[in-house]
Amino acid sequence: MESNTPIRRKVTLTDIAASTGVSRATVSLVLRGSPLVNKLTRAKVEAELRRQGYVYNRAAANLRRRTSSSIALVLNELANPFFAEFAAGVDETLGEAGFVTLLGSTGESIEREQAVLASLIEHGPGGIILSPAEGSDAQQVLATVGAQTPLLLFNRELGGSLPEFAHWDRLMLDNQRGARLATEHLIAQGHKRIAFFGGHRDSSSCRQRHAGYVEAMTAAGLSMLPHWRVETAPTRLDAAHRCGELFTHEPAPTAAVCYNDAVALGLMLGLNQRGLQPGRDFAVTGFDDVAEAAFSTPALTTLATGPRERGRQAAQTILARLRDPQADTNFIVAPAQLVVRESSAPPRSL
Amino acid sequence: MESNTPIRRKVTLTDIAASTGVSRATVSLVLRGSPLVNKLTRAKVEAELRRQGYVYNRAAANLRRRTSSSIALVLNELANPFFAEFAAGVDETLGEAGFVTLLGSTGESIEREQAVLASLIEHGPGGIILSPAEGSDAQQVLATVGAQTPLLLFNRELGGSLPEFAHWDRLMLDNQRGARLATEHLIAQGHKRIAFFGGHRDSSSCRQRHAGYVEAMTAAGLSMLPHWRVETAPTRLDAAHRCGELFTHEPAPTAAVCYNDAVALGLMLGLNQRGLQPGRDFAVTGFDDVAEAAFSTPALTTLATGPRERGRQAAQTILARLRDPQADTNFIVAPAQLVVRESSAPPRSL
DNA sequence: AGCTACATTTAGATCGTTCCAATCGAGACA
DNA sequence: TGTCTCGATTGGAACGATCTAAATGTAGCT
Repeated sequence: MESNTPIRRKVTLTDIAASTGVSRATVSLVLRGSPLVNKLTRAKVEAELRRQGYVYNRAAANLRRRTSSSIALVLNELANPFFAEFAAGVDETLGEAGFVTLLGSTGESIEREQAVLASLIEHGPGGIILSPAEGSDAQQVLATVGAQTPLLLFNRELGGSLPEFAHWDRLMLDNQRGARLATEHLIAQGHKRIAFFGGHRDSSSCRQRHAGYVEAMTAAGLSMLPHWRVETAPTRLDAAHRCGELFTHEPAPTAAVCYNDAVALGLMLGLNQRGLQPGRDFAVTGFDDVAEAAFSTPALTTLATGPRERGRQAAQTILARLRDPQADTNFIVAPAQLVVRESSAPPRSL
Repeated sequence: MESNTPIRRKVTLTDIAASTGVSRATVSLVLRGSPLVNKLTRAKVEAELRRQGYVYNRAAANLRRRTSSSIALVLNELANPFFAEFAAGVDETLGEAGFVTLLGSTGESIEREQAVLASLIEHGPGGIILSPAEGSDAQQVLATVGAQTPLLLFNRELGGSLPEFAHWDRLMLDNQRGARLATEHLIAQGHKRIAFFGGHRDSSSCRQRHAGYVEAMTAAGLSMLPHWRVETAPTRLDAAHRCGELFTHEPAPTAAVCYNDAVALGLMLGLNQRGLQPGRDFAVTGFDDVAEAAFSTPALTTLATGPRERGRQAAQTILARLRDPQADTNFIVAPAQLVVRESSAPPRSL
């Protein structure tokens, strides 16, 4: 039987129409489950669709209907578990809505971000979810994606200013409040000499978290010494190396609010190497609640941001934007939730 | 100026043709950098393209040319750092080749896998990279993706048998050899009573790793006791819980080859809780070399599989397949490299 | 029979691009 | 002048779907 030959050209709607003796239009109606078509015709056509192994060509349909069934997801660092979780959440929700995720990873490079955006936009996504690379600029992004395609900014703000007509939605984490909560928690535990450890000053999220720390310290009337602010790469390794800098001058801190979990885990490593037991001799908090945080020794007090849930939220927001392009722009600030574990015990002296 | 109005309908090749006074065909030639067009016309058209902010509609082009510029990437668990790295590698290489990644995450559910594949295939990807969900079946996958679209199987084999005409490429990890290396390493360290810890018997990768362990043990003339084989969920938590089962009977093992890093880290946690210091009182090896392995205490001896590099390799393989659909099917087994760290010290008694 | 109402079907244009074959203009050559 | 090349350009069909407006057939009613 020729019909069983495994290798054959793609079967189209026209093929089905021809072999059932109805018009292309009718087959199209069947495909879309229209109530207009007669029961018998529908059955006949559907049988033929199955028999020939027809697969719908969504690209052709989208062309004609001038619609899109995809959303671009552009991430500065997919390999980071936080973003991987986020991506999983995005894809989950988009999938449920019948959309497909166009992935792009920029590796924190502005040039690659431009290239990736330019390439993705040619595939005509209905919208874009962008977690920009550090230092990415609003004007540039606008120039390559244009003003037609809705964009949702995640996690970071763009540099430069945006023309007022480009109303982009934003979904940010409440970095400042999160760091404030952590600091307040340490203060409540009885700590008075609290450091802010890790991260780079030119990262917007680091600045926000530091601001939250300052806010809490100031409100509690506590002072902050210069050597209590240590900058590091946001990695475990660099954090471990720089641990010593906290103890170069007197008085040494008894606790540290860390930029994120990676840094916090690195700091705990460094403390161990100096003979200090984190969670007993020195309190530590992180940010992100990565999977590891619950399993480290001691378990890490940190701020949960629910990356998967944020992904779902991002997807829902951009889908809502597609439904109503004229609606007011969203500016969502997702709260970070303090998860208290063992690494943030009261100071030794108490 | 109307031309500066930010919101306007998409500008097409026809618009450019109209306002430069050349035909659509010529504009198309310019877009594709054909040497046929005159220098002056090219310059004129290119200027107009920029002026109107034209963006290429790749979907329309693909429709006409009957080509594709996307590859579907379907992963059983995107949130797992191993697969996130893999995805980053895939996307990197595909991007360089001008392809776009269609992402699909199945969350280890066969039903979702079917749905995701069905949805992605409608977008007409040139090929599919699939890391199947546990228990996924060849016949079913074939039924939904058809025989036209090349498929590359990654990481796991499919259940059931495949009709001979569907020649799918495969990229697998050398699980057996990896586990054998780890076991041999422990034996060389002087261990004689070595357990195989973690994983489920119905996972193909677990079976392969166990086989490698058995191979090394048998070759060394070492015997294996039943209670030295403990099954767990492939998670840290379950591994930590089940640690005790290794010590229910005499003689207890002095070392364990673990299914993967998560399990190994969990086992180390469990050992600590029993007052045994991993790397001194008991040797442990993992599999995967997750970021954390290098930083745990003690640092974990494990097998590096280079997920990012595997991603690049998978992308290259499927791209090669697109170029030559008739070429022999690839069956690549990527080696796993033993990374010796502190967790695999010689036994206490030596 | 003539008319309307209703359910079902359909021809043909269309989306934005590419491909093919044909055309055009200008210079070369006999 | 007429024919031939050759470089540059182009009209129109095509890709696989959808949409619109119109056609078709059947039945009911007067």
